Amino acid sequence: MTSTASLHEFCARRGDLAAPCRLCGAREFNLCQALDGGQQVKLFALAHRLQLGKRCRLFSAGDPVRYVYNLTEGTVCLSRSLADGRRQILGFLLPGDFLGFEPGETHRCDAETLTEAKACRFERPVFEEFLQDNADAALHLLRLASTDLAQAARHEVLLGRKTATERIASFLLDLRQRSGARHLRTQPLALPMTRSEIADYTGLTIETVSRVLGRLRSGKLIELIGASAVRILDDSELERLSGSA
Amino acid sequence: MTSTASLHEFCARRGDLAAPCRLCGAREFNLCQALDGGQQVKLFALAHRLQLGKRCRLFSAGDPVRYVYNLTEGTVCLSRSLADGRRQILGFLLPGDFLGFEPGETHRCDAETLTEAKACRFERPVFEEFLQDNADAALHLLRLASTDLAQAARHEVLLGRKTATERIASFLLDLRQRSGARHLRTQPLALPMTRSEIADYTGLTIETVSRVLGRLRSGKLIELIGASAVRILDDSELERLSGSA
DNA sequence: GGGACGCTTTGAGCAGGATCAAACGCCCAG
DNA sequence: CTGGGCGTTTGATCCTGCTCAAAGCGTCCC
Repeated sequence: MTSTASLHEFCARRGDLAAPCRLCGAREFNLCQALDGGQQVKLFALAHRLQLGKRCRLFSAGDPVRYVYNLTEGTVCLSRSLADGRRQILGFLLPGDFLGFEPGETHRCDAETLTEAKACRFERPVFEEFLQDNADAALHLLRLASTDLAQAARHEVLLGRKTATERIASFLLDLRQRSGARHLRTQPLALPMTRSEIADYTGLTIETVSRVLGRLRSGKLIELIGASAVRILDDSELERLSGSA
Repeated sequence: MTSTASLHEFCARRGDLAAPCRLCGAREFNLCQALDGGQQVKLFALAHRLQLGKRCRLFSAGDPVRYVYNLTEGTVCLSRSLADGRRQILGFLLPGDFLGFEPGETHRCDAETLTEAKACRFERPVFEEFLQDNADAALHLLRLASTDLAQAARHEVLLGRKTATERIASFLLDLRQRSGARHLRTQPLALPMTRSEIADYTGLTIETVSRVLGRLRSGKLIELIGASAVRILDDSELERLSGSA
């Protein structure tokens, strides 16, 4: 990975080896945030920096679990499929999110980049050993996991109890909120996922997704910029339509 | 709490204070499993043993987060509701399950016992302090959280992509599997939740739940024993109908 | 043991979103 | 610049599961 090499060189030149993660775009949100300088150096030594293209598979359901990943740049899509091909997208991961930490020895879902992306990859056993020696890091990761769990709960409400319009409104507001929290551009808001992926996230069909977006557009609640960006024009009305929560 | 007192007395009489959790019905599945004797004693000293009646609220959405709980006996229902009353049940917790570990300062969901239940309750800051000193425990809790996350993922697939029949079949098989793993009776399998709660778990209505159960009964896949127990008669067919995964 | 309430079951009609089908338009390659 | 292909939009029809309604039944309390 040329980028790893150049990043490392850059660190060395600046005499910044004590905290290489300082150069990381996601350092504010990452695990690293909870580590002191010495721990960061140790963790960085265990990391393999990945540079990934668009539509690149990180792992698939059934694969043995070898690594855990910390996404630092780009968007990743996590999904699970039934035998007949029906797919449920579990979430769209943004910089700072963790993935791959699963119970058991095989992955139960698929992970694929939507955009070009960067991630720190760790061998799972090595990573767990690190956690065993760094209770702070383990506790921080536990907090990240509980945030993921809360996010999953909101998603379950969306899938189980919301109408099509509420689902799309919630999806847009949630994506904007999470993007904003990572200092990504929110106006216009990038939609790196296809309509099919929005459908598989919201439990709808592409036709319904398209129709609802069309209705929100004609209602002047949003403005569609091509197919892969959106400008939210009426926050409070969209919030109201989302069913909140 | 009379039961707390009597349990403690019982420990003392047997000279078993070194590992009081040995008497706990859920010791095999609990956090305690990952602790050595000394850690168990320390943790037990932090615990407040709760004895709860049926239909007893542990906490509600909006409450400040004060405690975390480790369920040791009984069934607890976790749910989230929208402003207009629509409810999504997130899960039915069984002995050994953790609850209450949420990000932020207020609970985002409701927790209520379905049956009489027992739990160990910990003050959250005290518990976090314990984790900080016991990386093993923190790591174990992280594994529990990742199991919850995997369970949530299965639930998202159920809610987003399965038909009514598949949802009910999946619900029954999942409940049986999880009950079995806790050494609870699985044949017949107790259903401590009402039809309304099954509906709010599966994202259906009570009428649809009742109709699907009726169809499974007439198809001789299950036998209903009153309204709150079921005997699974044809495993493999039910498995097939569940859409698996 | 009897009564009443609440949960569950069953039925009839309806509707939101799915399916099937076709046109549109953006983006990229040649 | 132009053609092709894929992703998206729009339209017509269908069907699964919801809503409204009422009867059945278990259980719990008196």
